[in-house]
Amino acid sequence: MARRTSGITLQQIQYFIEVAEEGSITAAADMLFVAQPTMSAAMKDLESKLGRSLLLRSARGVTLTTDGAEFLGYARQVIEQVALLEQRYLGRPPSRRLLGVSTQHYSFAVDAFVEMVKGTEAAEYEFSLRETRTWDIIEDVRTLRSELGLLYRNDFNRNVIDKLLRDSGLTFHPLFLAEPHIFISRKNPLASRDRATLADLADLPRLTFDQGTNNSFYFAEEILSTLSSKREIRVSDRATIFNLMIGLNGYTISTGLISDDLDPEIVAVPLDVDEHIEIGWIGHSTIPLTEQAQRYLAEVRTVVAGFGVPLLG
Amino acid sequence: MARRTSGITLQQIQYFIEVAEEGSITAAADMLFVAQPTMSAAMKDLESKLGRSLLLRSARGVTLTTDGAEFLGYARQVIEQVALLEQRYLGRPPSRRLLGVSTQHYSFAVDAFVEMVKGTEAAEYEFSLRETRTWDIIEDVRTLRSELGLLYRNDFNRNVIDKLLRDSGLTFHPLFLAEPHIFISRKNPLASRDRATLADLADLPRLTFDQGTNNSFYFAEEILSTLSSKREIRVSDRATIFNLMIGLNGYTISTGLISDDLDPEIVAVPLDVDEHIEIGWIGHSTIPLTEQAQRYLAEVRTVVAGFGVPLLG
DNA sequence: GCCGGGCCATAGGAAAAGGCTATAGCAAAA
DNA sequence: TTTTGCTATAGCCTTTTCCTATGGCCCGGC
Repeated sequence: MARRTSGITLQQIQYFIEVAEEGSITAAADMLFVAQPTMSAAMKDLESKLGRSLLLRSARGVTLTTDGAEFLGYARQVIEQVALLEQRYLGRPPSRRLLGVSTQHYSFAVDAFVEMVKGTEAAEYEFSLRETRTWDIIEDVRTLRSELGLLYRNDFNRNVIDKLLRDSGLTFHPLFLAEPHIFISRKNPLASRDRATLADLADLPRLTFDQGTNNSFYFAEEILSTLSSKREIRVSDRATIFNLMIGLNGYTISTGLISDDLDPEIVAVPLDVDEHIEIGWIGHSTIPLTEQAQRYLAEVRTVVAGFGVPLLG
Repeated sequence: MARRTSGITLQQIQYFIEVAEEGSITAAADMLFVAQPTMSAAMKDLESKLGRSLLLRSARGVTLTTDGAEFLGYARQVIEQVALLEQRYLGRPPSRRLLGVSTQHYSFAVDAFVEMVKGTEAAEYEFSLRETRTWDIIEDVRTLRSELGLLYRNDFNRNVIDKLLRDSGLTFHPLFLAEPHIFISRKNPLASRDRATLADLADLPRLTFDQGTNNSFYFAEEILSTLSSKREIRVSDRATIFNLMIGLNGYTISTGLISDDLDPEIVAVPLDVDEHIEIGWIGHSTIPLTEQAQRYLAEVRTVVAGFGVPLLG
């Protein structure tokens, strides 16, 4: 029988550590609730598999050989990793987490989330919705903190985002194309205009979402992030950005998708630029979506379709 | 039956990794030379032990669940540690290494080593003698590269050395007390003196053993390392230090133990200071010495007794 | 100097785990 | 619809693992 595995078992390693720490086969056997001959045999088997003597037997117990002391180090490393695994998976019940979503600051993502939760039958559940920085979205999905992420991609950040996703084993799935709009206060003179141009914005404070230490242009949530602006304000909260639109007469560039129940003081005006915003979701390439995630994406499509935006895919 | 161990086996973890990488139970079974139902059962058992579903079965193979993808990370960590252990212990024959010794630069340590090897019956053997820095001696013994180390301790470095040894699980065993001597060229005017004083040395180059990056006074091989000297030369080799005694008329402070077959141009002269040099060996507290190590220490005691130095312990 | 207790090793049998073959069930591709 | 290529189940056998009982050895106490 051709075996690839070494034949050393976790149990033997655990037994050995206990024996080494107790300095006694009998004591270790007692500690681990096995018979002494079992422990004795396990040690013998381990030594024979390694082809080395690990223990010096005497009438007062056992002591480590040089090889044994060295092996103990490696053994502890292995068990440490196993302990990590076990404390993560054993003992605690399977998580009730049905879905985690990380997203850029889009109100449609929230609206869809609300609908998805409303449609959930389960008596007990655990959902999470994290509106956060672009880099953290990718990180959340990569580490499975979230099952999917929502972000935009365009010609400018495409290469950077795609490489990052590829290296993380993630895939971008386009959802829809949005036309760039500016979000401004209803009181702003531009609010009554059909369209706005970049020139119109020159003297207004530009509001952008803070991207923390990964403050590259490529991670900006807003298109045209490389254009300079005389007044620049970074915030981290969607409510805050609305406050600043009103209080400071600021603007931000986004998808224009704005739901009725949002702050009535905020309006979206199409921006005259030759750019599109491609919104999509990211997830692990090899992991199929759970049903719950599929339901969420369906809600996203429904919500977005309600704005008359052309869906992709 | 109360079991402490989780019941997860290394084999299951290895199997799971293979399944995850192949995306197929059948393929993984083939790769590892087991029957497909065996692999199927192993995965089922693993999932039941973890209380979570790791794989999504379909007619085209399996894909990971979210839990499965996360578990894969932990699983890889465990196997990585096991691989380290196996490549260290499996496949290669038990070492023929009978004894490794790390020591400060003492000719008596070499003399005893020679005698010990001469007295060895084995047709094949592997010995090592490393004359090295103080810090490396402790490190060698701690990591079991050497079974024992030889170094000196006195009132000055005692606290530092003892703490370092304690933290490493090592114990210092005194061997003997030596009187400080200076080693100088036979041509040096001091060579004919009965005793020398520190004042006599003021204008001579002081030769000390280089301690590398751990260049603390506490690790110096020579006593009185805190006294300043106008000319200071650090070397790493015992032959070199002798060359410099002759060529540069330098001196170093050591035990005075100097064997006949050493360079006849070097002489030792007692130094008038109120200090002693306590030489001892260090080893792991919990690991008993091998016979070979005991033989070496016996030779050390014999060699040293030949100089009329009072033994300790 | 002999006995008792503590320790590790061995023996033999029982239980459990893990392996195999054969086959069923199922879903996608042809 | 049929075929193909998966995974799951059933039944059986082999191997491993664990148990109890016992033996031998060394050390310390009497």
